[in-house]
Amino acid sequence: MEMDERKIKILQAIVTDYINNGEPVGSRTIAKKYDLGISSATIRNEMADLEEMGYIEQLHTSSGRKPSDKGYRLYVDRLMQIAELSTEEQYIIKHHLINAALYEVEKIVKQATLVLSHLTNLTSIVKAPSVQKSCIKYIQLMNLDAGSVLFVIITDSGIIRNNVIKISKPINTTTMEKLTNILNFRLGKLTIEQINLEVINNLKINLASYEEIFDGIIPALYDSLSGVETSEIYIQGAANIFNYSEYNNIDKAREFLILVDNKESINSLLNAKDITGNITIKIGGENFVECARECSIITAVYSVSGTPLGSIGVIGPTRIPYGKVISILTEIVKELNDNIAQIYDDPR
Amino acid sequence: MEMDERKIKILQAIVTDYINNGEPVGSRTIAKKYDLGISSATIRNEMADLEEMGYIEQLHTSSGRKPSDKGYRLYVDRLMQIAELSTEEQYIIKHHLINAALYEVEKIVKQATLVLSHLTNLTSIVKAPSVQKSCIKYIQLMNLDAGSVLFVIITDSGIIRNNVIKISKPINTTTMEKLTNILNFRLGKLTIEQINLEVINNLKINLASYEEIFDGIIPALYDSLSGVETSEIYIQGAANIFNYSEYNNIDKAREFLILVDNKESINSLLNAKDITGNITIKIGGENFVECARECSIITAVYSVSGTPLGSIGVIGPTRIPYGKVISILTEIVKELNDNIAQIYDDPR
DNA sequence: CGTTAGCACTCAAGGGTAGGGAGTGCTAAT
DNA sequence: ATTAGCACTCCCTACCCTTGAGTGCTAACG
Repeated sequence: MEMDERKIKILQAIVTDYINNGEPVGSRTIAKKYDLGISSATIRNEMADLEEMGYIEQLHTSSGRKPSDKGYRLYVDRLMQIAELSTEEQYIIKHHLINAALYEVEKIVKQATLVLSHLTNLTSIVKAPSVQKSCIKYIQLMNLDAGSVLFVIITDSGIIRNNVIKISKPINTTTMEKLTNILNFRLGKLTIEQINLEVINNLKINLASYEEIFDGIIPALYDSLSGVETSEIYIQGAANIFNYSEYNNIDKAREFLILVDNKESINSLLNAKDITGNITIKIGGENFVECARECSIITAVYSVSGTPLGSIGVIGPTRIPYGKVISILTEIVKELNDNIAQIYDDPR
Repeated sequence: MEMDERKIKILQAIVTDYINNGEPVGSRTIAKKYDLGISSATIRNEMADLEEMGYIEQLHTSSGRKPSDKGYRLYVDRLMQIAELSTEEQYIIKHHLINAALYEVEKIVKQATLVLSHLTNLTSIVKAPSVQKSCIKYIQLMNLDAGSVLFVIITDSGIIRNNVIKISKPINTTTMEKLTNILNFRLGKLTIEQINLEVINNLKINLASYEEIFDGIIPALYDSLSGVETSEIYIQGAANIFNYSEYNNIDKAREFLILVDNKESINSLLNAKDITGNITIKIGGENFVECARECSIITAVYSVSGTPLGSIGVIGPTRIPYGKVISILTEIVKELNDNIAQIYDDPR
């Protein structure tokens, strides 16, 4: 069986209607509301075909049809129109992201999550910039007081992390500067996850003359580096799921909220390694996390000067208003990238 | 009317039973399950009295009784027994908090939130250490590259914050050191929220000879300081609310989840300024946030060397197993305080 | 031959009713 | 003062029935 123009139009009508109303749509509804110039009986025949082809499905014999994952996929790939943003939406995005605390990537990212969830009426999920995969750009050691040293790492993606390292014996300033230099020389350009015990032990060779100091500080430094967080997951607007009637069922709602409570699941759902700037859409069963089989997830990667930093997106039922959400997400990521780039004066 | 011993016992039975089962409890149930040596008819009479006194209430004429806020309050203040922790629970608390990334207060606090929600089967809420109210202990300025300066603030409560400040004109190392010294001298011991435009302008007097540099760096510095985040709110285990049958109602569940989604509400609920170490319990209507009128909130303040850092607690229905939760929370806060103190080598 | 009107059929959802059960308050007996 | 007994209240569930939306099939139509 083939998809002719007319079947496409009917499918489009079904998807559109179902996204808007959340109720299975029947042949008569389509005949009346969408001006296809054919009768409901004809539409019925076509719908039977569409069902046979797997694009739509029925809950029970006498219900209307709703799109299947395959139907949504076709819609998303070929039929959907990207919505234009209203000037108000554009304003909100710009305004709220710029107003986020200056000079803090993570703050801006969190703010973006808030705006995204608010504008889409969905649950937004985001992976904060990952430190693990960033390259070390600059390391600084500083004496804090007799017993502790402040250790600052700045990555090429502009993330700053600091840790306080305990030492048993004070280190004088000159030595500290030397140490800082050596660390920068040896560890610069490496990603944090590349720094393992071997690398650290190699350091020891350079530091032969400072063995004592080395022994005091390096183990703590290693602990400190390997302890640098795996990137954080933020979630906002979980309660938005209640905007969708299919989640008025308590079991469904519980399942969704448990999923969203579980940072590990969300993390693996966000692991779509797609090209920066592109939007990734996972519909229903395309998600490999069991509890997310009835959800769609739309994500994008945000980045600075081409280096991906993390992902941001939304999760909701499969009947997400894709076109709308995509345009909002696109704009937010664009604004996010711009803001982050500004912080680090990234030329673009 | 007076509360005699027998009324107290009946009330205790009602509260205990309702906390365990979540269903209104009738006179016969009490007569059978709790060995009070009186008949259901007598209990019925006493219950009518207890209701008149406002300790218990009825949903409808032929339902059993459940405790009112006032009833819970009496229970919490006078009747409840603090549960002993199982060795397993103690192990989990110790183990998971120690395993949190070393040297990061916020990480440990987050981990505590996770453990708390897991052990209590409730939604845990936490206010991360507040930077605003911390005193500045140490400030450091460092040249990053030609156009930017790294600005590190360390507070007496051990929180570290850093920001990158953009400058139009490079500052040489000697000047930088002088600036650092002056900043430490003038801003040390102030809390971050005390640093306003006036204080900053006073700085200018000390820096008369560096006017040009001052103009380049100070406004950004001020932005940076005033932009230092208001303390963060973390929430974990929102889906736990579904463990309580009274939230099997979709509207109740929605209301709760919207409340928990809203960081501002949670923040104001956490604002119980109680003595460090003590547990604060707010029952139902004792909460001033409208949506939390049917919830109880149990919180504690965690601190380092006597300085309160933030609050941690749980939110749930009024029929929280108070005794259990209090002992878990107490232990977690104790462990949390110890861990934080260790990080900063606080003598205790 | 595709399209359409008509019709019988299916099924979920909603309303009404009856019965069961848990619990109460009251009364009278202990 | 306590308790047994009883009538009463009210919720909950199951059941039935009706309604309505939607389908598939068939036969007629252009």
